Amino acid sequence: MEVALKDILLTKGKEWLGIDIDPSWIQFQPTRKGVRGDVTLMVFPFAKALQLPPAQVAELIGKHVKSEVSFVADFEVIQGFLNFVFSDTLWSDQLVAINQNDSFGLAEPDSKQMVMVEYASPNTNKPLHLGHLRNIFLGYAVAQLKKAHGHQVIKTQVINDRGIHICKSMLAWHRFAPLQANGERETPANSGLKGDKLVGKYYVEFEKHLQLEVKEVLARWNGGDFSNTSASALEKFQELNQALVGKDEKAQAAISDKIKELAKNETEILRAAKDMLVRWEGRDPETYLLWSTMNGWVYEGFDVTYQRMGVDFDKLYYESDTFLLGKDQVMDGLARGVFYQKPDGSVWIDLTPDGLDEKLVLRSDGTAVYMTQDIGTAIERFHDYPALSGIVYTVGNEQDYHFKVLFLILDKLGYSWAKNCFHLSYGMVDLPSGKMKSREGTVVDADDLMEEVVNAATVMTQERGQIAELTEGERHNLFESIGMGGLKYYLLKVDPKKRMLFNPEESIDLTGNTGPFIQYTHARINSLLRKAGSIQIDESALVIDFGEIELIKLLAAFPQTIAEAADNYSPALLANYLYELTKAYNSFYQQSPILNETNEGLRFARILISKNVAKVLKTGLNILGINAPERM
RNA sequence: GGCUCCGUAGUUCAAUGGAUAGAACGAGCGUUUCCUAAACGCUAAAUAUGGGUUCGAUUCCCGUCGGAGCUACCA
Repeated sequence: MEVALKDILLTKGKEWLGIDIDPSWIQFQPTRKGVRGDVTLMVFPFAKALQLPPAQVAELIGKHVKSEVSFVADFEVIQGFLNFVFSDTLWSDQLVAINQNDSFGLAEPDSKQMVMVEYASPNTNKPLHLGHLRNIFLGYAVAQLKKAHGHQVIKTQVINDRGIHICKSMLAWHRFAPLQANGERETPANSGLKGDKLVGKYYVEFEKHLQLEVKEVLARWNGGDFSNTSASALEKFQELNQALVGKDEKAQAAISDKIKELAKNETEILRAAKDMLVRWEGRDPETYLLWSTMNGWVYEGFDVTYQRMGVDFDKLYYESDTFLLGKDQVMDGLARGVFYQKPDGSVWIDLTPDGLDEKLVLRSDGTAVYMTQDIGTAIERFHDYPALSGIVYTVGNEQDYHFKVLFLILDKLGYSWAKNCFHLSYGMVDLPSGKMKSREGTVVDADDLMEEVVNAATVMTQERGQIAELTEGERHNLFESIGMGGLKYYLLKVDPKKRMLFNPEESIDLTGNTGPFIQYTHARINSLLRKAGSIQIDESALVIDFGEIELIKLLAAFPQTIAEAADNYSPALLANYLYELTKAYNSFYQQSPILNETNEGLRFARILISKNVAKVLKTGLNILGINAPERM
């Protein structure tokens, strides 16, 4: 409609107004709620060019458009806004078209470029927590949005299965897991503990011992005992100790942290973990076996968590497979002068000309860092999928700098696709008590949280749900759908870029702006449609009024909403649209009889609207990864 | 210190240069002989602050104040 209006303004504008029309003047927007009209034209740019009052220009354009465009039934001028009122038949035709389109809102599959969406990058030393939930639900929904928008999508995760963190868990397990009677140490099989939880337990164990040793080292240093301390650490310690003098409290705290960091590196246990990493990179068989065994436990644990979350992946990348390629690339880049080497053997890139810092890409002992493996992983992906146009990295915003650097390095290495890599940066999830900190034990575990929301949904549904006709299995699925739907919606309705607060009590709410509220409306419409049975609807006899038009307008905005949400990587836009549609429908439902309406044409229109609201809600919820139960 | 992001009702979120800044929760008052009340209606309540650009600024620019993140041979 807007396109048609734009065309006529461009072709006839000069004749009506006497001046050439610049296309940029033509700005449409949906007419404000509560004001008569369907589409609004801004007349300010025209008024400015014509040197006439906006109202006068609007009147002029409105008159001409009304007489020349068949679907414009009327127009109204309010201040500088020209509101066009479309004919009722246009809206009933829209409704019929929406109704006949089973994949309404969805673009032609695979009609757009192939993109890869990475949305989980767990470390294999700890279980998943609330932050991962936001990450994974967000990435999954973006992947679904891209698909709905016509892209071919590869869902992937990169598993940080190598590195010092996993060596810490390995070392702690090897040292501290008690030997059982049969000679085994604790395993998921013999203890019944979920694999990722077990490995996480030993990571915590490592950190505990590390802290103890750090205290010992510090006590020794402060007592003047520097045996077992490297010369460079001693030098730095003395330097930092000097720096403490005369500083304010804040600066002193920062320096103390640095000293602590220094002491960490001088502990036996951390040295042992580092040795283990070197042995691992040297493929020491015993270390390798321990590593693959413990990672295996973690994967089994993650699988259980992912399954409950309702997410899956098309392709997995393990950093243990890609870090060598990353190292090769670094050596190659070094030869080509992209990187440079320091006397100690470490390799760096100087990004100061680009306004960034110098960045390490390979340690002096030759082992890979995060950046090294990310370079390798990216290249591997484009190698695996030649048709791939770009990668979306769903990673928290504390890594904004890392990705800026990564994309710049890839560009400097000569990969043209580097500019199509996008860091989907999301904000941290805070708790009412503040930031989640593993050290303070305020981390919200993903499995525990999911269990909790499903339990809450179970209680509420048993209390108010219409579930008498459901079997035991169906009930179980329903509770799961409602609990998980609430949790997903809660995390997805907020703009991804923004830091958000997670309130445990609100997350299990079923009323207000929540997932179950939308699910409920969908279920209620389904109940209505079941009662409607096989009423034959005569699509040529629809009667519509103001309330119906409002809803048809909202329905018609669905494809546009998907496009915008996909282009902006923002499931929140879709979530907010679904909420708005739900609100509008509930209000309509409350004041308008549907099956009981006596005017047949009106009844037909209302049933059709109900049916298509349900259709859009279901499609939309599914894109967000949320189930839409038929009854609840 | 440098760089980046963020300040909207009591609280959590909307509004991507447009009209009277929307919701939800919480508070108060209402709505079930009728299609699922997990619903609906009504009331009170907000753009941190000072400038600038614009016909028009929550939105863009600059300053101030407040908050967060990054600035690791951790990942």
